[in-house]
Amino acid sequence: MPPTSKSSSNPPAKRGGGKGERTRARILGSATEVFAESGYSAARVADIAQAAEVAHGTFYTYFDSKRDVFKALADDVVDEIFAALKGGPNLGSTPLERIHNANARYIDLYGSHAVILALIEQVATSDAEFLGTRLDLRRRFIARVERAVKRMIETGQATGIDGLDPHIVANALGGMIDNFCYAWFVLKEPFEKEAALHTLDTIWANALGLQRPAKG
Amino acid sequence: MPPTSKSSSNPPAKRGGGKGERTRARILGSATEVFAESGYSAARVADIAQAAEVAHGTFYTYFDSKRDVFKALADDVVDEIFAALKGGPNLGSTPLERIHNANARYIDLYGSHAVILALIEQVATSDAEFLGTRLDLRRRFIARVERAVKRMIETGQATGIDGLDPHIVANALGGMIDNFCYAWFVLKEPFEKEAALHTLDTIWANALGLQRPAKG
Amino acid sequence: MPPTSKSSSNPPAKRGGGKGERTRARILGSATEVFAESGYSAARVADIAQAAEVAHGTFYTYFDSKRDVFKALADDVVDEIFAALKGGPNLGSTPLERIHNANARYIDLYGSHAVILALIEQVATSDAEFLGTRLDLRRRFIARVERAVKRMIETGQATGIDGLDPHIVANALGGMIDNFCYAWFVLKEPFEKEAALHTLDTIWANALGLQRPAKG
Amino acid sequence: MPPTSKSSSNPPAKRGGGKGERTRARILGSATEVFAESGYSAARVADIAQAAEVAHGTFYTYFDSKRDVFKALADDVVDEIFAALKGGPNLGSTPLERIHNANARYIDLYGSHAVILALIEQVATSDAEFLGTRLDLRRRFIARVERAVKRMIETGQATGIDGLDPHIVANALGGMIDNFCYAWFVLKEPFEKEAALHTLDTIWANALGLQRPAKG
DNA sequence: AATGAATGAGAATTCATTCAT
DNA sequence: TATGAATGAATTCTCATTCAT
Repeated sequence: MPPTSKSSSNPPAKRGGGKGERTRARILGSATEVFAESGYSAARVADIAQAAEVAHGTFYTYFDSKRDVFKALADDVVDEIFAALKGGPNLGSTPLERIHNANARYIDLYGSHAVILALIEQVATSDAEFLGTRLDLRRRFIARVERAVKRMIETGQATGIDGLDPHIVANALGGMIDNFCYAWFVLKEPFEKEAALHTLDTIWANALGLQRPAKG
Repeated sequence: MPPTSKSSSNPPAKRGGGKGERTRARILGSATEVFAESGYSAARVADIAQAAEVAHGTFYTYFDSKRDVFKALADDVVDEIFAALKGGPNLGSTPLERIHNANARYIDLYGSHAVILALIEQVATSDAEFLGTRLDLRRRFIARVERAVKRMIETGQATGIDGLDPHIVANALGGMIDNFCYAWFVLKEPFEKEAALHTLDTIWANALGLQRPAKG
Repeated sequence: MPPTSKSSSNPPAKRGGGKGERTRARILGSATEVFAESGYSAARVADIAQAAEVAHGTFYTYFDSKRDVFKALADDVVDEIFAALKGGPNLGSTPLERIHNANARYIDLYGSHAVILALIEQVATSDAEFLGTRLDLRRRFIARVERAVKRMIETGQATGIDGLDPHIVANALGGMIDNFCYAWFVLKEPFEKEAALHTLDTIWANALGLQRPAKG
Repeated sequence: MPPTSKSSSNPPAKRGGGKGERTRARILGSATEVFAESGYSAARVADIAQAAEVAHGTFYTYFDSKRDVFKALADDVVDEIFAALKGGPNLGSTPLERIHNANARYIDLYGSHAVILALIEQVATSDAEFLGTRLDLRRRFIARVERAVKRMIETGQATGIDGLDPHIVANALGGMIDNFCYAWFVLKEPFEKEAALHTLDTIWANALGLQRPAKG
């Protein structure tokens, strides 16, 4: 996970171990906390600065506005997720293994970025750019699922969804994972990881009509 | 718990067909539009009043605050959804028919209230009461799904999820419908109703391992 | 002098004898005072509001910004001056009388608007629109002088400036009046009106080489 | 009164060709540019420093404040102009020649310092000291003109302004030159030097009623 | 001396809410 | 009840100046 972030428009130092860079990082951290605590709209720049233990004005040494810190935060998360979604096919010798790995990866990814993901959702309501981000995020994920579903149909591995539109199937099954993560990590519904994963895997397998290899 | 909107604390007329009631309704309508357009935080009372073609001050003749109109709007939706969720079991002679009817009902319900539902989500971020509302809404829906799943297991209709926790299954399958509706009605992803419903029904049936009655 | 002013972009009332209009007028008056006292940059909206005895926020009910009040003020003055400059030729049976009347008019006009004129000058330094205003004001005045000078040359009334460019002559003589007014009304150099006018008239007459009619 | 800049209160080097002195000069130069570009109030110390290619903080190694650089700049100009105005009588064997030389000198002086002169004007609006400077500048110039006018009246060289107050005449004719320079160098109205000078000389001569020596 | 990060005192602006008519 | 002017608290953002290194 590289500490990328490329949106801050007000960089006093050229990144590195300098004092400025540490302050910037502290502000980013505080911003995440404050946004998580109060939501985007209710968060005040003054609070972020205070949480970062810098003067109010110092915030503006590093970021142009509240939106700008948020964009920095969001860009980092989006980059990382896109990178993960672009990564090669999921490993595994059976379709079920590959589904399991994909679900596990998505859950981990979501879990690490749940706060920012939920915030992007929120902000998207009144900011066209983030609405785009939000849609993009979903579409790329669904597209990946859709490709996998098509492949499984073509190779005869999925036999339960003949005649269904893979795009709709992908939206349903992808959305299932997404929503589950949302409930789990954003709404904080308590789930036990092993059981949750196993359940989701099974539902996928059943839904697609996977040819169950003699397993255990 | 009165069945309809209970939050407006400033009722100038005693409800009915009076002029006051019509004005109040107009403000509620404009509020929905303005909230939908700008999001809750960015929406301005002045805009709502203007859209309702009343003076800025008149807004406060009917509602105590911006939050108050929103609560009136949300309460109506929440009441209606709760009523629907409390309603008797879904009709249908086969499990698949009952699932189909439940899904169709949920989709219709979501579709009619998508705007407010999305707004409740937003507001929940910084308002404890609406956070409660939001959780309640999900939990009641999931609980209903959970009851149905349990019943199908107990009656031997669902054979594919032996050993899985019905609570997790319900969260997954219920969340699938919820997320699909979200993509469809909030994010405006275009889906064709017949195909979508049929796909969702099939995935449920497959996932649960429904004993397919010889159908058509 | 009509109380025109057309730039305020935030009009709560449609002008008239209403309360709003009176408040607006009071703010315009206070703005003039505060600008005169502190200069444009140093003037604070809070001071203008306080001087007008309204709440700080009330200022924004009538004007969008500090610049906006200033524009309202400037536009009024500019309109009036343009109207005066567009007015028919100066009356008088002899060239000297006409010059005298023109000078007297200009002095009166400048005197009534000295504060705003000086402010426009100031603001022009860092605001392109007002720089345009300022140039326009000068050019229209000079153009008028230039036409008069040309006419006097053509009719043989001015015999002292043969071979000179009337445009330069107009800039010099027009500028002389302008600068005199500036010293008088802005820098507050004390001059006695009769003497000043007579001196300026005489210099014009001499400079142009007016055929002195046997006068007194 | 030391002959050169006396205001910088923060001299790191003892003036001379040292590095410090060169840096100081660079800052003064950048300050002129930035002030000219944006006006005094809108000019930012950060911009001046950047234009001088020094760190923001370095500015304060050489000057105490934004006002302080400006004062250094203004003092240099004021000193030079005062020196010129104090200089001996203008050379020339005829009054017209002397007027011509005086006008030419003033125009050159104004031309070289137009930027700072215009800025002093601006700053005078909200700074008592510079208001004094501004008045002083004008009064000294007018006083010199007044002395010349009186001399020409007394020696019978000026016959056109009998009975007029030489103080008013000086304000008018001196102001004419001043305003012309203002239009030319500050407002950037394009004038051709030869023609402009000749026109101004002629107007002076005519206005004063100079006895035209048989010329050329 | 030089650097540039940090400071914090303003100043502008917004907008929910109140209130006199 | 309806109106819309008035209020002022809350927030953002700016930038001259200071200061540790």
